[in-house]
Amino acid sequence: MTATARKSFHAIKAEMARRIAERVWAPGALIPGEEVLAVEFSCARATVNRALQELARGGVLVRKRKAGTRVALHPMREARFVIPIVRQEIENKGGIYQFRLLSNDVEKAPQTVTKRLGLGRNKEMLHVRCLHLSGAEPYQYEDRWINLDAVPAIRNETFETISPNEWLVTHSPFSQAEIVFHAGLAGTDEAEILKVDEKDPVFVIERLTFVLQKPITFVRMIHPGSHRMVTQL
Amino acid sequence: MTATARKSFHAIKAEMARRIAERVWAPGALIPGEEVLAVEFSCARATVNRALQELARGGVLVRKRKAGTRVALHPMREARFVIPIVRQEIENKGGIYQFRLLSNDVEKAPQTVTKRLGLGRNKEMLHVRCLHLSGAEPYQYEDRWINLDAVPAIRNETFETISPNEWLVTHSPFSQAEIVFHAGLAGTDEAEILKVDEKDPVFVIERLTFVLQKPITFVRMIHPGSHRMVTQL
DNA sequence: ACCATTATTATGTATATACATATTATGTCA
DNA sequence: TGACATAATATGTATATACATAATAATGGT
Repeated sequence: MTATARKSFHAIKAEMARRIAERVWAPGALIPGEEVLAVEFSCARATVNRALQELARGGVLVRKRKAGTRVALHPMREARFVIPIVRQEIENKGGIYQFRLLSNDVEKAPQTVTKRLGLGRNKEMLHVRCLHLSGAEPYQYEDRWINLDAVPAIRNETFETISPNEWLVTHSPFSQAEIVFHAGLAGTDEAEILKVDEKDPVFVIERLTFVLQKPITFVRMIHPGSHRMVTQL
Repeated sequence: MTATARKSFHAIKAEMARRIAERVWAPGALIPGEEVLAVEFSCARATVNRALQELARGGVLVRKRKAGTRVALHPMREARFVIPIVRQEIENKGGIYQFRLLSNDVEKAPQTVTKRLGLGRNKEMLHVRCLHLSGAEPYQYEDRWINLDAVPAIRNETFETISPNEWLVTHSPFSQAEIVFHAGLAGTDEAEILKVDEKDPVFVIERLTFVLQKPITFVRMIHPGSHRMVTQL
């Protein structure tokens, strides 16, 4: 086959990815400049540029202005996980989504929460706990603290038909977020809620969200140990 | 300040992100077409296009050809985790990296491994186990199976100075991969190796890699329960 | 009404050109 | 030699233009 392939930055990107994967361009090596590649692929420099930029975003290339482009030495490839709404996640897996509200009160937030959100201690926040089920099986236990200053309107919501997650998604988008994954053990209450044994492993996702530096919510989402997060790249 | 900001697709992207975050453009709403925005920001359509495309890649916008661009209703925002080489991960956290080879043998791989790699059962594979430490603290236990057909050269490697991970990174890049995160409990041997108690929680990352459909390696990377994977978005 | 064909439209991509910017290499003067 | 200004260079971005493509809307014939 001809090396030129045809054109379209997709094809060019794929060809360059192949060269990297097959070590035609070895790790650490300087690859030809955009102009040269443009001639080789017989396309415009802008087209090569787009392909190169996307590969650089993916972490397989490293670019520096005058220095040129080289193959990443330590391909710190990024894994992308889409974090969908639980309901969608369950429905995509073919389950029937249900959720159960466990509690919904205004309380003083514990310091573990206020500290991470950058709020003063003894802050009154809305504390909502609920359980998401796939059919009759507990799927995720959601333990959420909401900054009422940021979304005062949520105070009047009963969460009888909509989960706090979805309420927030449709009423208060966020601009920044921090997500943490870790493994833990089910505590007494968590075990009971998730219908697993105490001291069973649980998969915990914590998420902090902000709009323009302003803290919105802190949520711990706890899955039974059987839960798996999968991604392809 | 003027709504036009200046130009540069970065500024335009930021301004559009602000409008989405502040609900000037509500979820589900159709936003103006590229031409209109180009006039508004007094720039070329291509510039608006780039900003819009990046926002769409980030999941906050949904674009469809003739239908136009609308704010994502369910912002299935993607979390990006960079999966660095363990050594870098430890050194970035200020630790001193060490690794210890635990075993290195050619064995029949268990079906759990061969099945996931799409190999026939009773396949002889290279089985390497090692421990990565931060200072004196066990950080990650790596249990790896390698397809000798794909990388025969690895048979002669002793892994005395280089870990199998780094060997593979520098000698055999991959084109596809599947990554799984989940929570588990430490088994007897894992507990001993990681210096945690049996039945303590562990954070498990499994990775399967392929080059052009050809299976390369299956690896289980097991961290003590205290491990946290963090990302910002 | 119904279906197939055609026009319309918004986004997607390619191109040539121009200038901006970061970084390295070079040259000059003290 | 060393500090500093200057040139050279590869990537970064903006622009106008053109055409491609997908999806919808409009059209027309049976």
